[in-house]
Amino acid sequence: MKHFLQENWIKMIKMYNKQGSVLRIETTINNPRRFKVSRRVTRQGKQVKLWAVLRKGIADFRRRPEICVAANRRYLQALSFAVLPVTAHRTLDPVSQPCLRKGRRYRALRPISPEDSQKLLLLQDGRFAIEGIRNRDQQADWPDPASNDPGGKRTAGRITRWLRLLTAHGLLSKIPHTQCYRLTLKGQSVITCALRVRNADMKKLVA
DNA sequence: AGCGCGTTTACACGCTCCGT
DNA sequence: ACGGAGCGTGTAAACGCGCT
Repeated sequence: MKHFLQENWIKMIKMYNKQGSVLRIETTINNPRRFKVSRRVTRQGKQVKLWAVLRKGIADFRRRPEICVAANRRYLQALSFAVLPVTAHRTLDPVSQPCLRKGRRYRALRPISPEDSQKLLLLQDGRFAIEGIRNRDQQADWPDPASNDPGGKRTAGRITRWLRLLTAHGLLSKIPHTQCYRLTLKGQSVITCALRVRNADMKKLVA
């Protein structure tokens, strides 16, 4: 299985041998420019340390395994939630209440409603383990695009509000100095539980 | 380094629901 | 019927990332 984020991808490989099977996760970076490295650069004649674009040569070679290992870890973490031991109501009840963050009120989530669960499931895509969740990466698959929206601004606004709502509930965390969000452990477990409850409901309906 | 434009924020407005 | 709370949406403006 392979998840693409533009030129970069994360790949899951299952290897078989006589003892059993081994799962290997692999991250491939073809376009390093999408990542950052902390290094000294010259700005207006002065040496300053900042998060600069990752270069293609060997200069930033040390940073590459760090990025790949972090991506692999996030991906494995997401996989591990497929067998959550806790009961669903313990996970879903807290986020099904409105919450307050920085003096602002945020509505309750409805993780098992068709509207919210569809949007939550978008976040489970393995490609977001590579470098996080961006507004623009959500737009193509967004289930509720605004009508008469030539620049896509209204849809982007809807997605922003959705991401902010999830951040307020602790399902996402914003990566500082970027327009990227990352799924938290709480977010992983809420999505997994929501999916499990929804599938159980579907089975009941079919039965 | 500068600039374009995507993203975020703040505000106003309308709709729905609920209690009185 | 009325008012308030809660929520979602559109829009303009500010912000700042990222492309050249």
